[in-house]
Amino acid sequence: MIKGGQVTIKDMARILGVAPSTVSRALQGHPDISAETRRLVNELAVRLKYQPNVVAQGLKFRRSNTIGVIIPEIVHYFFSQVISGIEEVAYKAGYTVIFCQSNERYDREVNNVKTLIAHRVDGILVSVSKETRDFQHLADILENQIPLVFFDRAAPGITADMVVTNDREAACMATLHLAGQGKKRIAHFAAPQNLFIGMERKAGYLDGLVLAGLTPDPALCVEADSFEKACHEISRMKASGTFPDAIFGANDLTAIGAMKSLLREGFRIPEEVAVTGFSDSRFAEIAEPSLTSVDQHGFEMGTLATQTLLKRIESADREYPCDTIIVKADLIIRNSSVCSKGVEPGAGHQAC
Amino acid sequence: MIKGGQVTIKDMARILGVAPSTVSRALQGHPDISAETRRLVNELAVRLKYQPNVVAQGLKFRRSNTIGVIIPEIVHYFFSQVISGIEEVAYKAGYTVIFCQSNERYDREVNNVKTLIAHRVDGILVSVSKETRDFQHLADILENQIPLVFFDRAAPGITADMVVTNDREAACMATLHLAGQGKKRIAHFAAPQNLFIGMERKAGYLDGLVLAGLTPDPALCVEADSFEKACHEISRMKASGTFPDAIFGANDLTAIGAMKSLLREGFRIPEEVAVTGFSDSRFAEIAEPSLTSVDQHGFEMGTLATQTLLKRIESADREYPCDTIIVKADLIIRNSSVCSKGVEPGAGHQAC
DNA sequence: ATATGTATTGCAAACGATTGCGGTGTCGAT
DNA sequence: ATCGACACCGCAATCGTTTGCAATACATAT
Repeated sequence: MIKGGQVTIKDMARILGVAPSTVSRALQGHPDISAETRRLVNELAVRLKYQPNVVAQGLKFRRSNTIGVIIPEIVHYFFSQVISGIEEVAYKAGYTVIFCQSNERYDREVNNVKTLIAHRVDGILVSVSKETRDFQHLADILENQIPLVFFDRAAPGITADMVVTNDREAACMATLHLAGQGKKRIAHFAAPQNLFIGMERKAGYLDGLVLAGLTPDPALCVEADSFEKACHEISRMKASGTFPDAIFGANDLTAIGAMKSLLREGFRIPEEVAVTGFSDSRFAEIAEPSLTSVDQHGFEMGTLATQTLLKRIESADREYPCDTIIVKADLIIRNSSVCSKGVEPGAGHQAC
Repeated sequence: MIKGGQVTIKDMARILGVAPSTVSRALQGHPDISAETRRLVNELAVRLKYQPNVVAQGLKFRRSNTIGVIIPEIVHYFFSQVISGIEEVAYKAGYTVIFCQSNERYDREVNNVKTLIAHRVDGILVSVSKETRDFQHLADILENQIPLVFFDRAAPGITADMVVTNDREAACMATLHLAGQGKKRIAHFAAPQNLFIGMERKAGYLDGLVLAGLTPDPALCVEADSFEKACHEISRMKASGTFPDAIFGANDLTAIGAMKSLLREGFRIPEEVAVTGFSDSRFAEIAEPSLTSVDQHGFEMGTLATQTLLKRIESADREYPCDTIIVKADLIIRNSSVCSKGVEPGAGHQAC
């Protein structure tokens, strides 16, 4: 009987009275092994439910068939979509994924990198945390010759493949859409400006205003990137007297917070104030009225990032220039921004 | 210079002209090694950014400090919360997590188990897929002496630790709450009845009706567990003439689909029809009106499941009886079920 | 009988880290 | 000079798997 735990090649060799190398070759169908021995080995293997120890194989071949993922927070619809895309591609290619969550914290991100290097993963996918200012740990990945691909949030100054959205363009589109509805006083509830996406979306917003022939009003562009902050901002704006006729939120939760407050204050959406969000979470369809928003295609971003990584892993010898893939975001127009009679409440992406 | 890839103890030994064993001991602060040598080794280690190869360590010690997770679909707020809880506890305990998604498919679940066993993970967390009828692959985990803990969805007939919700009680509570609002014709939009949670929630619903002194009406209990199906069901019920004055949805998306349709049909919520959901996703707060729902405490379920698993891993020698931990769900009352003037729109869990 | 070929299998080293045990060198004590 | 004590370090085996090379056995050809 086997001592405990998993069956090894050595166990099977002992049982059959042959050498471990014979068992190994038999399992691989090596022609040197006689048909009889092969049969014996294979039968025993299924009977004992032998599973090769990939840890040992990894040591031998200096590759683990494992990729690491560092993600800021998984409890975001967008990121969970990305992970799903990553897992899908990895699974089909025979890779397993080690999952780390930075919780938007720098120290954890540094530790996550260490862990993944210690595990000798074949490649790493990273979306940089909000807190990260120093990128040495990410440079270390490349110094260790480990392929690296950024998704959604890249690190400035680090040359690596990346898969990102055209945030700026998309933000511009959203702003132009609001202007196209005849809105003149378009506000922006922005994400923190130390974040790349925060800057990009604000820049796109300003682009849009200019293109629409509107003059930006600093009082209408405030930093507020959460449900609660948006609520607070609406109250403040109402008190201050300078009120917008449209709001472009840096993310969906912000936009929805704004809508909730607007409704409570008695405003009609979109007639009096139109609203759009960003990053098409399922929230957008569900909000009442349903929210016009930008679909970032998270799942696709995950699959593309992983394909890019695997490509680089599997051509580890050849060097080739880094790639930047832009996953174009789409503006999904719903009821929070257009007062068309044709659009039913609850309609949007999905028929109802 | 190092050949390529990561630095090893051998590399450092060669550079310093000592034996690998000396380097190993120096790094561990072994007293046999002179202070001078220790200093030399440690300095070189930081200079070269040495990271111990945990794959090799895993082989040596027959433990990988790695746990595996099999989850049906990560793009669910509940499951992403669970994962977050799992990662949190694992990270703090120095374990890394290998993440697999079954996509609710049996064959993938079987493969996921194989992968995790091949990786010699120290323990496995599983939430069984909807499709799974045969549980042999899960039994195999235990046969391989790998600790196993189920969360949310357990496999019948397999003796293992599990962390689950008190679905039935919670469903009963939700139903009683609706009855408490004076509702008499309470409908249930149920999950598939081959699912354990589907059965439990329906049973709880019936318990609630009985406790409230209401007689169940089969016409009011239908299978509908998605946004779209709920919309469809509302139309059908209206056409058929038998209309409820309250709806208990098997999950939040279903309840919200129902609400959207009700509003479109001109019903007032909760005055004419009250609604409750299940599994407190962020959707519940966001819906308009905000949705009364059952909070399943996903994050806590993740942390508890992982703690249970680690406990079993770290006492692998001693056998002790399996545990079933029930994470009690809470009914969070919001505006979709009570017409209190005191509750502001948008209020709920979080202040606004 | 000797040489050559072929089929089948085992030996041993390697991947990176760890550890029991043995070896070397230096010191003071006798 | 001899011995023991002690500090310090290296050898070699181990974890599970793979693979180049050597070894064995047998058959065939010369």
